[in-house]
Amino acid sequence: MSRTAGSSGVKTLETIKKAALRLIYEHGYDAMTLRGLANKVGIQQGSLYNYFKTKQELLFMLVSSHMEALTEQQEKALAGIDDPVEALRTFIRFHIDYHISRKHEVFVNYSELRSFTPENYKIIADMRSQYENRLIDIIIKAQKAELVPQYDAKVAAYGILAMLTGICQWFNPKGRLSKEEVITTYMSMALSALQVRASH
Amino acid sequence: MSRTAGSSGVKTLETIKKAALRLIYEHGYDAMTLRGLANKVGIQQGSLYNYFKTKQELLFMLVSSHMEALTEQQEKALAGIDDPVEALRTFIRFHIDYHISRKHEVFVNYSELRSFTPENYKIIADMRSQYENRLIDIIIKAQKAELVPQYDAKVAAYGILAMLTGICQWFNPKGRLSKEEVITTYMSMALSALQVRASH
Amino acid sequence: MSRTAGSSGVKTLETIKKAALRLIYEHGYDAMTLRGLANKVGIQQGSLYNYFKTKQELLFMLVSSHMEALTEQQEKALAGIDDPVEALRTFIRFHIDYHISRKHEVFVNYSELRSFTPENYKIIADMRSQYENRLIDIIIKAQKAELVPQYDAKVAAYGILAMLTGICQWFNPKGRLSKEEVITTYMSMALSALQVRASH
Amino acid sequence: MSRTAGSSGVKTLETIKKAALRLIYEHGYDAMTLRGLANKVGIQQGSLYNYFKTKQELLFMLVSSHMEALTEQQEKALAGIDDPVEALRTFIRFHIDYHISRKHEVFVNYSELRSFTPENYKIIADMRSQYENRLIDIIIKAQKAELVPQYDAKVAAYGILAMLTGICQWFNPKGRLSKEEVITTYMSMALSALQVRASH
DNA sequence: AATGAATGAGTCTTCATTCAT
DNA sequence: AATGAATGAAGACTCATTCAT
Repeated sequence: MSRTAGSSGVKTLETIKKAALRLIYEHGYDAMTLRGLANKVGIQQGSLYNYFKTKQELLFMLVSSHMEALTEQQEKALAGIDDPVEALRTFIRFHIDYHISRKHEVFVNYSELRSFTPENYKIIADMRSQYENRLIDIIIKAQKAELVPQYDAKVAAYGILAMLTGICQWFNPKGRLSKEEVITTYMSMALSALQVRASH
Repeated sequence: MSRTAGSSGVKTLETIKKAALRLIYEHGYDAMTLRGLANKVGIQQGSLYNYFKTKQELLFMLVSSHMEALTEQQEKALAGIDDPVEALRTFIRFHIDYHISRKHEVFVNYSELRSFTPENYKIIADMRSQYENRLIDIIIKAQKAELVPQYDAKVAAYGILAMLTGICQWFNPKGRLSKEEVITTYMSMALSALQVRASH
Repeated sequence: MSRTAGSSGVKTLETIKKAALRLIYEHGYDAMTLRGLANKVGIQQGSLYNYFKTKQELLFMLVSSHMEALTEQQEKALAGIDDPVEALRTFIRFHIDYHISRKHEVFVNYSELRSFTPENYKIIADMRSQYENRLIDIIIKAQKAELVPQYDAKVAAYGILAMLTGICQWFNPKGRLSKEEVITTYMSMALSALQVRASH
Repeated sequence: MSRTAGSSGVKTLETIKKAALRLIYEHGYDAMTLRGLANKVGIQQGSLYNYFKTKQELLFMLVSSHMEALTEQQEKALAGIDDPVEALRTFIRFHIDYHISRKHEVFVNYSELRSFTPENYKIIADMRSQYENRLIDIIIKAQKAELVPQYDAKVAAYGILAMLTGICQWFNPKGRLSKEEVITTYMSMALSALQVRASH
């Protein structure tokens, strides 16, 4: 990739982030080299350090900004929905949709936790818990309303999340199934798995 | 760890494999160093090369032998079972049980595909497909027997597999829930997700 | 050797080349270590890789740049000389002179062909052929003018070249014989060997 | 190459020597590995040490036994020849013949002097001097008999030796010229170079 | 005479990071 | 904001050599 002369810092930062996401997605954090990144961005290795202080900070930047966006969008999607089953439907649709559209971010997010500094790990893990807790809370609410049985809400939530997130690993937008078809199928599977009462 | 004097090659190989699995589990393939491995095993770095030719070959050895064992055990578990729902139950129980008991192998298996040589990748991917196809076949059989609805069998199988395999990421044998409790919960979730007819 | 602060890349490269020539001359390409080279140059081992990508490339750089200089100087020396015997005299004098003054380059050039990559080998071999062909052509011209007998020109040329180049192996500028004395002796031997007609 | 079961030590030693010569010829002493040698011989690396104590000793063994054979054959060839010109002719023919028939030995002999221990180097250098001195002596004798001019005998001898030995580098027994043709051509060149009086 | 597992030092090479310009 | 030359530590891998069996 050629260097965009006179590119502003902000633009370069965006290029770096996107390139880094792709490279980590392809090779993993450890196997991604800053030389390779600089190369892809079209600048010299040293110049990267105008944008982050260490490779670790770059990773943290990528993952935390993804987690922030994720949580924020989640808030927005669920805002004002009171009915637990409606909330469940919304969560499921949102989760699949969002994860399918950011393959790289999601992958990096899930597979590189190991690479974090303990401090950074804690921050990211907390952000993730916050996101997951939203689902757990919805399930508990549904249980209180006797719309689903009394299984362990946390364990059930983990099951649903694993199932939905797993889509990223095989879904191909140009493949046999459209995003909507996948959402329909998984919506049904997830609600069934949770044993949502038929009335809904 | 101290050196086991007079250890035979076979024994050393086993030690190496176990140590490697743990190290890859903890740090990832790239971040695992052969120095660290040799250290853990209690031999010199160079001695490792009596057991594999490259780090890549070590990885392949670990993953392929796990996949072989997995498929073999799967065969054994499902042998002679004709009823599709019975087969489903057996598969689910087997999958959870096996995966929960080999945390390290499973993790390495699922997270280091990226690190393979193209040729090795293909071999491993084929082995995995073979394993997954067993579940897909069972679902199709169940559909033919009208024991479950006519959704996309492959997509459904992927959903179930992701859900079940995800257990490895949080399950702790000394934690709040026993393995049997987890199996019970997930058995219920999985069968519900697949909408197995009530008669069973 | 201490590090030359602020040394520019070009200067460092020259230092590297000179040091490498000497080390290869002394120990051979294989036995020369990049650690040793870095040490002699006064930089870190890794810094060498700002100047070449592999040890092999370093060798190629040294040998090919020597061959280029050699051929260029040869052209210059022989330019405008028509008389074959005059050309012979010029070639002989030039060859001895040039080879005696670059002991290291010559040695590396002749003794490390084995160490080349097949591709690099071909390039270098071609350059050498080009140089040798100049002598063969002169001899053929002399034969056409009946100034020397009709022996095999190529074989004769090889004989002369071996004889002249061999000087490098024992000549010592501070020794018993001066460069001019050696040139005189070998000029006579070479012309006699070729049986150049007395009239000249 | 397969292992000859029950092979006697002597036979194995010969196999080792031959294989080593070839490997050093192809890759050089430094680049020849004992692993590669063991492989070619068809035994394990450790077994080599039943035949020599160090790699250096192996090299010395090869070169010194070649030098011994060379000198011995030289003695035999020149025995009883009084006439200096006849001796010259005999030496030249012998040298070319012997060197052409032992390409590998000669190459190793000439190109690996650098790799010797100082002590071993001295021994080998002395052996070589002894061989060369025979030629120098013949030339001096010829000068005393006024059969050749009064140039520097040593320098002349070095020139002749370089010329003759150089044949090894390009001669191909299956090539355009037969060994006898080469001998004829070089005989003429060498005698001319030395300016042997026409009367012979 | 041969094996195979081990050693320990060493090889080339790559990496994240720094800093004067 | 960018360069390019440098660092120093670490990486995978290889080597000659040893030795119990």
